[in-house]
Parts: sequence; C-alpha cells; structure tokens
Amino acid sequence: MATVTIDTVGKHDGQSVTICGWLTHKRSSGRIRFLVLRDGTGTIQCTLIQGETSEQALDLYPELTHESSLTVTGTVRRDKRAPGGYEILASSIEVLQIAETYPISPKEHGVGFLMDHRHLWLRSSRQQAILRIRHAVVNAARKFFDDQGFTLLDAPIFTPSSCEGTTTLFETDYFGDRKAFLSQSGQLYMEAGAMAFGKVYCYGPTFRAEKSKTRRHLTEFWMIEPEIAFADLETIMKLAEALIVAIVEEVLETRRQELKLLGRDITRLEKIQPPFYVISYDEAVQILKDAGESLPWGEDFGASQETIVSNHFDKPVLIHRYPAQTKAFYMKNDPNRPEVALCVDMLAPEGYGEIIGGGQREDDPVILKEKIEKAELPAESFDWYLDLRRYGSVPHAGFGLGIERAVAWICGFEHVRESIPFPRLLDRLYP
RNA sequence: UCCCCAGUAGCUCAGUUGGCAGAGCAGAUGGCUGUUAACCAUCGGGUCCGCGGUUCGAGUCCGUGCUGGGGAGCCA
Repeated sequence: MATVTIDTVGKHDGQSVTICGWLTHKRSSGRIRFLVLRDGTGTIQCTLIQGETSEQALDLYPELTHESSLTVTGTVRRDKRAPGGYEILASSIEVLQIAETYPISPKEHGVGFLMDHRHLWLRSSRQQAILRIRHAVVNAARKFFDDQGFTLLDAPIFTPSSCEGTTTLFETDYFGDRKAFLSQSGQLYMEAGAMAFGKVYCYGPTFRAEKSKTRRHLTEFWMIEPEIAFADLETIMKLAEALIVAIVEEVLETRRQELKLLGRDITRLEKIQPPFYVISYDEAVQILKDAGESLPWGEDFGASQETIVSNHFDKPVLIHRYPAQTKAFYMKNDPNRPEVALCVDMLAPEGYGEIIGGGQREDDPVILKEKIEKAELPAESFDWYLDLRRYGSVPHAGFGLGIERAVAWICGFEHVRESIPFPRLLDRLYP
C-alpha cells in the first residue's frame, strides 16, 4: 500500500492507496457517503458504503467538517460517476484535525472578506490556478535569461537612495543614525553588474510608497530586470518582445487547464507572436488625437490614455522615445533629438497597460552628474553610480517587467491583487 | 491626497411613507441506496459600523468619525 498524491491516483487503479488531504465537500444519500479531498495536486471523491467500508470510517463521517485534515485509505476504482473519472472506496480514515467552522463557503463573498482571509482563500481552486500561472511566468522568464547567458545577480533591498522619485520611498531606521530605503528597483545595481558580467538580471521584490488606490498598484511588487552592456534601445526592445513571447508560450504550454478554469479567452493569448507593434511617443499622441483624446506633447499618458492606446492593438505595443522630461534621470537622451529619451514602455493588449518599462542609460559622466543635480538627488549617494561612467563607460540598456501586471494580463483580471500570494496595498497589510 | 459608492446574522444581500429584524448560503439536528456547489424538513443565530442630533418613535432622516470597495494623479 502506497501513500500517493491525487494527481497520480489513476495509475493505481484497483490497488489500495492512502491519500493525505483536506476535506472540501461531503454529501450523503442513504447508506452511501461521499468525501471530496484536496491535496494540492487535485481533488478526488472518496466513497463510504455501508457493508463495504469499515465501521470505523462510517462512524467518523458525521464528525468531519469542511477543511478537516485527514488521510483516507482505500481502493482506487474507475467510475464514470466520479468527478475526474476515479474514486476511492474508503476502507479506513485517520483524522489529523477536525477543523472549526470554515469561514469561506462555496457561495459568493466580497473582495474585502476574501482579502481578510487571503491565507485561507489560497486553498480555492481559482487562486491555485492563478498562482500556478504566476509560477510558470517567473520560471519562463528566468529560463529565458538563463538560456541566453545572463547571470542572475540579486539586488539589495535596503538602499541608501532613490532611483524612481523620492516621494515614493519606504523609509526605515538603520541603527538609529542613518536611514535606509526599501528598493524601488534593482536597476542601478544591475548597471554595475552589467559592467562586470556583460548580461545580468535580477528578480526580486520592489517597494513603492505610492498612495495609489487603483487596480494596477501594489506597494510591494516583483520585478525581473535585465541589463546589458554594449546594448542600445533597439537591442532591449527586441529582447522585451522575445521575453513576452517566451512567457506566453510557456504558460500556454504548461498551464492551459488553469487558464480554462479562469475562463480566459485563450485565442487572445495565442495571438501573442512576433512582431509586436512598435510606435513612437509622437505616433501614440496621434492615435489619441484620432480617438478624440488630445494630449499636449510633453505629457505622460494617464490611465485612460494608456487604455485607449493599448486597446488599439491586438498584440503588445512598444512605445519608444517619450519626452525626456517625463522620464527618470538615468535615461539617455536621443542624440538626434535631445528632447526625447531613448526609452521604451510595453503596453499589454486588451487595455492592460504598461507591463515593461526600460531604456538606454546615460553613459556620459558629465551629463549624468548634471541630471542627478537637476533631479535634486543627494550627490553623495550616487558617487558609486557615477564610477560606472568613470571607469570604462559603455552604452548599456535594460528594462523591468512587472510580474503581477503580466500575470493579471495573462489571466485576464481586472485587478492585480490576486496575482500575488499576499498582496500589499495602500490600507492592506494583513494577513 | 482628492472624488464617488457601500456598511443589517459567520458570508452575500433584501428591508415599502419613519411604526414587530428578513431570505439564501454556512452551522446544528433528522430524513433519503450514487451524490456532483446534492436534495427535503426542523432549529439556533442580530451592538442594523461608532458617536451625536431630529422625532411620540430611527435599520430608514441629518451631522460626524471609522472601515471596506471603485476611480483620479503617479507608476511596473
């Protein structure tokens, strides 16, 4: 007799096995009783029949509550009436714990209630499908970079300074006499890494103290950020496209069941093939103008404008060369058009908006120093960063992919909050 | 930070003109010889978000605070 997981039960037809899991449903009808067990690999129906099942198991049945933990031993048999095709005719049951009344019922719940019970909500099939897709997204991205000779270089979480704007920094006390900030991006450190390894990437959490209450914002989110030496804007635009193609391909290959469970229109994802659309900021402004939404040149897109542009295309669109004034200090200006930056954002289709942001970095030490001063950033915190331009500066470029936004788009969600196991939002730090 | 909406049983919600607090689900008990979010019957379950006000009388009207949801700006 073997202890087996539910996903492999079919291989043991006719044999006696033991399953460990949690009770998700129970039903009875006269002398027959059913237990539905979940173990993380799937669910299976166990049957208890008077005369065939032990008295011990039948006696336990009334005690069992939703989410009680137990092991069931019995014979696997194929049965058309069983969901999944197989069921277990139970011979004995061992209870690990009888659960208290479980708060999550099969009927509908509000978002606030479910978020308060996120630690239990993870047990539902829908949440498991989402987080398995997230796993596939992360795996695909890492495999993509690993296969192309990138080195994984972990960036620090505590940082002495900002790289995205000082108003959105989470501040922590660092042994009383100094302040440390939670990282908003690993990028600056990846630039140092690129000068050492050529091609690097990091994958980790980033923190932004934005007082944003929108469907796209978390205060803690995960990014994968590649950085390449001897690379320009064109290089990373191609790389970003190839990355998204690889991610979607992997999810379609390995997580099709999960996408179906979520009700995702898979044909929309099957369209995600190269080449993606590539337009300039100027062209995007024209698209907005044609849609009756005028935007003065020089301003960044708001949420509604991003949605209009994103809905305009059935595949991701890369928008390059934004006005330099809208972008961070480290972006390099286009030598042919100094008023625009050599940067790119990728907008996912179906109105999902920005999932990637990146560009070519300023590699001239004098210009970079000026930009740091102009941004009113503390010069001493960036001395090491200027060193990268003092000792063998080279053109280099990189980008960041927001994992939760990518997952939300692939799953077809309105909100990013279900794309991460324990979301951190403005006003939500529990559980 | 600003704008909009909501807060009634464990959950999702209804509650008429201001006049006795309701349903479904969940829970408990019983029934049913193969159930599929089973079904049927019975039962228990309330600080109507808090505070103040108007009124003979407030879940309902007014003020205020808190909490949750949606959106804006900003961003991945």
